[in-house]
Amino acid sequence: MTAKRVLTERAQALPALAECFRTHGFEGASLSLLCAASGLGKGSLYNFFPGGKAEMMEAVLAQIDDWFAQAIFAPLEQADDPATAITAMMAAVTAYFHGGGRVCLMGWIGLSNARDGFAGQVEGYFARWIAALARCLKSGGVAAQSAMRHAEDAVAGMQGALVLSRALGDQAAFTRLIERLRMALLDALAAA
Amino acid sequence: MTAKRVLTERAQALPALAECFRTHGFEGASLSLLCAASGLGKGSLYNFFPGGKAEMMEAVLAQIDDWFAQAIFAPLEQADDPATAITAMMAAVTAYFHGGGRVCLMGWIGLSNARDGFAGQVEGYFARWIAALARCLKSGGVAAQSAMRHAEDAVAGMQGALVLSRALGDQAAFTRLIERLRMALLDALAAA
DNA sequence: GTCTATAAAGCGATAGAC
DNA sequence: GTCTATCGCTTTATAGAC
Repeated sequence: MTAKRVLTERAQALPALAECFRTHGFEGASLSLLCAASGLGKGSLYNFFPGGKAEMMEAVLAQIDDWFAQAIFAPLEQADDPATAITAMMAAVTAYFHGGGRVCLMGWIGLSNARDGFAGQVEGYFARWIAALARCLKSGGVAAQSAMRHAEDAVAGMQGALVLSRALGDQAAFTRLIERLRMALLDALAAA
Repeated sequence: MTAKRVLTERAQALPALAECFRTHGFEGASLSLLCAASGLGKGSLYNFFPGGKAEMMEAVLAQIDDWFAQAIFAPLEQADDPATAITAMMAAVTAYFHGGGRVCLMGWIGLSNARDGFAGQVEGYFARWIAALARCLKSGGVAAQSAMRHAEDAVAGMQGALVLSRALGDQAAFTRLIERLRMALLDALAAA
């Protein structure tokens, strides 16, 4: 018999920690909450993350970036059919953010003071997203400058949709906004 | 001689408290920070705000709502020239948010857990903004449904511009996004 | 690798002197 | 109305038993 619970890799604890950070924010997620969310004691958490909360958040953001890289960014960059790729992106984003019910940790951290400690990760995430989307539009014949504008508008628009739908307590607003962002991108492709 | 400092109205402390909340968030703004920001001792703060931090935030949000009502919402609702009113709104918004260097407290609180305590104020703020903008567009001849869509897109887009420009550490992105939002609204008016 | 116990610091909030 | 001192609690982080 091994101990009660053995996690050979700290990565197994990351999803629960991520959800705790998403729910309470960086300052609001206390170690007690993070312990409760992950089912681990403080000793175990510090064994995996000697740097404490900051190292946990760093690892969480890294995993989020990895997930987006494979599920969102790569398909955009390698798209055969740009229009289909954009529709797939919006569907994936809607699923990931639970239709507006889940916060974007990257965007949230960017607003906060804790931003300074994770600025590189946050900036890289959004820069890659915009670049991947712009590349997809260009592959569909959209002029470089126009593609960059539309990509920037769309990524900002998705963040705005998350903020607004949560503020209004209205997830249907998220769906409406995302659908109109999708149409705007498809229109840009159609006009090219 | 009176005491060192006498504030006959608690409203005089609100701007400093607001800036402290904007910088550190609700959880992050400790009483020590709020004291330092306002130049008041804890005793004085509790004299003005017996309900503590929550009452301070409530008063701050109420003052923000008042400011927007007179500086942003009312001009939109009473506009003679919708296009001019929209351009004025974007200029006022850019000034208020320091060109992307200042966070929107309403949007931020909406993302956080503290939202539950201020949901009414946050929801009211955004609902009034969207309604005022839609009304302005309608007064310019835009169809009701289209006006509502464009208003929703624009308010979400402004929040997205704040999130994205902070995340990228690039205030120029805010300026670009706001300008394109302005053009989209003017186009909607021109098409009507 | 897991846990509990503990330390030191900071938190929100209150009491009371002036 | 202002301040300082203080309460009780929670926080992050560490130490050590198992």
